[in-house]
Amino acid sequence: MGRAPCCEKMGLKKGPWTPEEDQILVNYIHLYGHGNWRALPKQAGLLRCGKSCRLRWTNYLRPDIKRGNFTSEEEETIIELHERLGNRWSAIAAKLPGRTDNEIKNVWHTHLKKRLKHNHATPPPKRHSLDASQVEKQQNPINSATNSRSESLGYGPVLSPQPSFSDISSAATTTTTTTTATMSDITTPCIKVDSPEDFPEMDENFWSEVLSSNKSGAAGDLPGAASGTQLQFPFSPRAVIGSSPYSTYDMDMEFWYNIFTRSGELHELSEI
DNA sequence: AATGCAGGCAACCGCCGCCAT
DNA sequence: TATGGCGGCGGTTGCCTGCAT
Repeated sequence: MGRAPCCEKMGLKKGPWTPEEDQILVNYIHLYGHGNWRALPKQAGLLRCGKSCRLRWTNYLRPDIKRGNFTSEEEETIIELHERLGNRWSAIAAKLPGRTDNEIKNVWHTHLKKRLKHNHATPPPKRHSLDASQVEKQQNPINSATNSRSESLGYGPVLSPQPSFSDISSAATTTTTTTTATMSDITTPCIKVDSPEDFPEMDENFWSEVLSSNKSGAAGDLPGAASGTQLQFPFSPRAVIGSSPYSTYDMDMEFWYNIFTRSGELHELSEI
């Protein structure tokens, strides 16, 4: 019968994703979800096929992704599960919260396979065996190791040390002005900063405190900013806290600057 | 300092299974 | 029941980076 191609080949971009494309995809999914991957890129304004978007989201941008090196416990779990399940990477990934099948597959091929091969030459190490419930419960601390690749992709160095919300508030008071978003002619009020360098750094504390000052989530007053100034979040801060890709993902000032100054575009998107 | 090489990893490709029609 | 669309999965590729020479 002949299978239809997964996507239109004409004019669709391939290869590494840019920070701008990531922003568009993340923002769109936070606003509208991903009910239909095929239709998503067109609606979001991305020149990518749906499959590529899905892969980028599930393997890299999803909020619950755990970045960083695998712990020895995780590696042992993978080896154990691989013995039982074979190359069923998605099944193995399901037992390792925050890890993707692609990541596990890569780790297997680059590290574990070699290690096992080496170990077979010498007496095999005693491995603890985990039953399903133990595996399910396994929760490894987020490894905050810097992802050097992300830096090369333009996300910049990890933000550290990071100031408290109050630091940011005062920074916002002094460096921001109340204005109308400028990227397109929209009327959503938002914080404007003149350059990425002026944009205050923020950490998880920042979002927590924003949330506590505004439970509604979609937009919030920024304490310390000029009276009446409203910060239009690109997406719900609730989605950002804790498990955000950006808490472990190496975002720099420019990234956040772009996110915030794009809020105008998102306002328009919401009217699609 | 320049070049070559190997390893790591993000992304692509093609197949499969499920589901709606 | 047959067909086609879609999402998911596993295998593979090729680019990028770091290290050795």
